[in-house]
Amino acid sequence: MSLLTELRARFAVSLESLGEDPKRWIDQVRPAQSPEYGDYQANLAMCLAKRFARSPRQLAHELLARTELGDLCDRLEIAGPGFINMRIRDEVLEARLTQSVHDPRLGIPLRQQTETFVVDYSAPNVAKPMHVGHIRSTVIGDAICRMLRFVGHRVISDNHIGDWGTQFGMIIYGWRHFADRTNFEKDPLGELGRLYRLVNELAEKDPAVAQAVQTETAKLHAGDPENRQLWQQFMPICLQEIESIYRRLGVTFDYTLGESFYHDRLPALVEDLRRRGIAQESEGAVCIFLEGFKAPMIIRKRDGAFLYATTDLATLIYRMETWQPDWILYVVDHRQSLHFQQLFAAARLLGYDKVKLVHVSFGTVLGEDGRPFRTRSGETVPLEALLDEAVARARKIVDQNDEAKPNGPELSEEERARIAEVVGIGALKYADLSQNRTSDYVFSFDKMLAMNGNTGAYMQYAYARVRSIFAKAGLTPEEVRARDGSITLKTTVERRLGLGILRFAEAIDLALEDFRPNLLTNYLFELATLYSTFYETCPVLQAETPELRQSRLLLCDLTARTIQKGLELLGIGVVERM
RNA sequence: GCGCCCGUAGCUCAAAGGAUAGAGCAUCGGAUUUCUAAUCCGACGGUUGCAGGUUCGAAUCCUGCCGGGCGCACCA
Repeated sequence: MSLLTELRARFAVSLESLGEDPKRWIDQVRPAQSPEYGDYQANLAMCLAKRFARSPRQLAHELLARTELGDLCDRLEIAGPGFINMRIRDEVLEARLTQSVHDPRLGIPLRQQTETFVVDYSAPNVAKPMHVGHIRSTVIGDAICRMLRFVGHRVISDNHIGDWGTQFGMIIYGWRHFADRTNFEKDPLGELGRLYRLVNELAEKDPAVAQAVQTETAKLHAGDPENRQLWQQFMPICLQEIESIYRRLGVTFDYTLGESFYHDRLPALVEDLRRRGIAQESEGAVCIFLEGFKAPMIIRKRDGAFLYATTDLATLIYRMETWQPDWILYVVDHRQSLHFQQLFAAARLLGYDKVKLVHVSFGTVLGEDGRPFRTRSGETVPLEALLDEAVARARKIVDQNDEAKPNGPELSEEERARIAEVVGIGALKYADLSQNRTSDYVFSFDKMLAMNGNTGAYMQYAYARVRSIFAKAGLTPEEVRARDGSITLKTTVERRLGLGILRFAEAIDLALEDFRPNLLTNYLFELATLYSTFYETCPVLQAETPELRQSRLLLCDLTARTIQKGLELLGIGVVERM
C-alpha cells in the first residue's frame, strides 16, 4: 500500500468513528503543498468543523487523537487554520525503499477491483498519409492503456480505423484516371499517396470530380465488384503504412476493427432501431431524437447512406456484446464532443446505462500560425517525416555530445543511431504527453525537439547517469541488489529523493483518475530533478563509508528503475548511454 | 442565435476548493582537478482577462461582461 493510501486508511477509520462517510472527505488527505509543511497534510478539520460545531483547530486535535499515526509519522503538527501536517518517519521511508529494491513492481500495488476497459484511439483514416494530427490520440491512448494495464485492469485496445470512407473513392477515381502503374509496382504506398493528394486537390476545385468521387465511394459501399476488388488490393498497402509508423512509435493494438468491419451490420441496426421506436424517419432521413439536443442524431441519410454516427453506434454495440466492458474510452479530438454526447445518450437509450462512456478529449494540433493542421489541403507534414526530423535533430545532439567527451568519442555508429531514435521519438511523445490534454497544442519543431528542461531527454539523461555510475563501478544493478545492505536517508537531499521514489504510485493513481498522462510526466520531471540535485551533492562511489555507498547505489538503482518504468508507461524508452 | 472548451510570468505551460500561485524557455549572475555540464545553484519576472457572488479559504465553484477557439439535420 502506498504511503498516501495507508494514511488515508488511518483517517478513514477515525472519520467513520465520527459518523462521517470517509469516501466523501478522504481526498483531503494529500501530499503536502510544500516540503516545509512536512510530507503529507490533512485538510479535513476545516471542511468538517462546521458540521461538528467546533473550531477547525479544535477538530484537528480531536482527529489527531483518534487517528493512529505514531508508527508512520514522527512529527504531527496543526498549523494555520487547522491543517494537520505529517512527516513520515525516516525508518518507514528507509524500510519501504529497501523493500522496493527486490520488488519488480517498485511497490506499486495491483488494483483490488479490476475492471475492463475498451480504449479507442489513434483511428487514422487509412489511404491518406498519417500526419501530425494523428499523433495526440495515438500517444495519449497508448499511455492510458499502458497505465491501466500496469495497475491490473483488463484493457482492450481497438484501433477504429477509417477504412471505408471517401478517401477510397478518391483513390479509386485516381486509379482509374491518373495511375502510374510502373510507379505503383515500385512504390505502391507512394503512388496511392500521390493519387490521394492529386484527386483531393482536383475535387476541391472541380465539383464534377467531387461528384465522381462520391459515386465511386457509393459503388464501393453498394458492393460493386470492381471497386471492392480495388479496395481489397489497396487495403494491405494502407495497413502496412500505418503498421510501420506504429512499430516505430512502439504502439500496438489488440484489435483493428475499422469502419469496414461494421459495414454489413448497419442496415439491420437501423431497421432494428426503427422497430423498437428508438429511431424515426424525418425529412427522409432516419434519426434518433435525443432529449436535450437540438439536432437529432442522423443514422441514415435521405439517399440511404449511413454515417459516422451509425458506425459508431454499431461499434459500441459490438464492443458491449463482445467484451462486456465497464468502461469505453474514446481518445478523440475535442471538436467531436457533441458527437460523443449524442452517441452516449443514444447508448443509454439502448439500455447500456451501466457502462462508463468517456470522451477523453484533447486539444487540436495547431500550426505555428495558430490554425489547425489541415487534413485535406495536402500541405501537412507527414508523420513519417516528422519522426525522421525528430531523430535527425536528436542525432546532431548525440554526435555533438559524444565528440565533446573528455576522453574522445565512446559511441559506435550503431549506438549513436539507436540513441537518436529513442531520444528523438521520446522527445516527440513527451512533448505531447506533458501537456494537459485539454489544451490546444501548438506544434513546433523547436519546442518538441528541445533537449533541455522538462523533456523526455532530461529523464533519459538522468537514467543514463545512473547507469554510468554502475558502469564506472564495474557493477550490475543485480549484483548491488543481491548484496546485504539497506537504504539510509542520510541527508535532506537523499530523503527528498527517497520520498519522491515512493510517490510513484500516487502519480499513477492521479494520472488515471482523469486519464491525464501529463500528471505522470510532472511527477517524473520532479523525480529527475531531485535526482540531479542528489547527483550534484551526494557522491556515490566516493561515499564516506561502504554502507553509505551501498545505500546510495540502491537509491540510484531505484531512481533509474522508477524513471524507466514511468517512461515505459508513457511509451518512451531509455538508453544506457547518451 | 444556441452549446462546449479556453484566458495564469515576456514566451510555452503546471497546479486535487487549501497555507507565500509553481516549472521550463528567454534574460542576468555563479559552479567543472571529483560518478556524463543534455547538469546544478541563484536572481529577475504575477491585480490568475474584468466585475460581482458563494466559502473559514477561490486560478479552481456560481452569475454577468470582455477576448479567443471549436461545434451545432444528412462530412468523418
